[in-house]
Amino acid sequence: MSEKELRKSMAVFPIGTVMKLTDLTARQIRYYETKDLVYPERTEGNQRMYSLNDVDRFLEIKDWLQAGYSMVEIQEMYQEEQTEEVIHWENHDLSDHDVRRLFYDELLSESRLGQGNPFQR
DNA sequence: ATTCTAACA
DNA sequence: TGTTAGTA
Repeated sequence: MSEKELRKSMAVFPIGTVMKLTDLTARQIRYYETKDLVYPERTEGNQRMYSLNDVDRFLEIKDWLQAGYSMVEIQEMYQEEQTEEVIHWENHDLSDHDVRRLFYDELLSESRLGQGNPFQR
């Protein structure tokens, strides 16, 4: 991972700052966390700390919501992302060639599903 | 002053 | 989702 990406994933702002940056209420910000849309870190005092990537994600969520998607649909979009990451980690010991093949198979099964994808509304 | 969890006239 | 109570 590049240094830029690392910085973007550093948890540095408290919920109050995220509220100002996203125009979301603290309630919504915490609610989306229960939907596994973000995983903020916690300080010793149990206070949530968000990263630049988290802020971006909240803004994205707002866009999907305004576009008419439901919470569950949005939840599923990111759920697939997470699944890919998990596969990536679990196969950390596999060769680059094997990983590429796994992704290729993934893409194939997706195109077979064709129209049924949540991104085409 | 801020944030957190839990709960609901 | 809002809001409020009692904390840390």
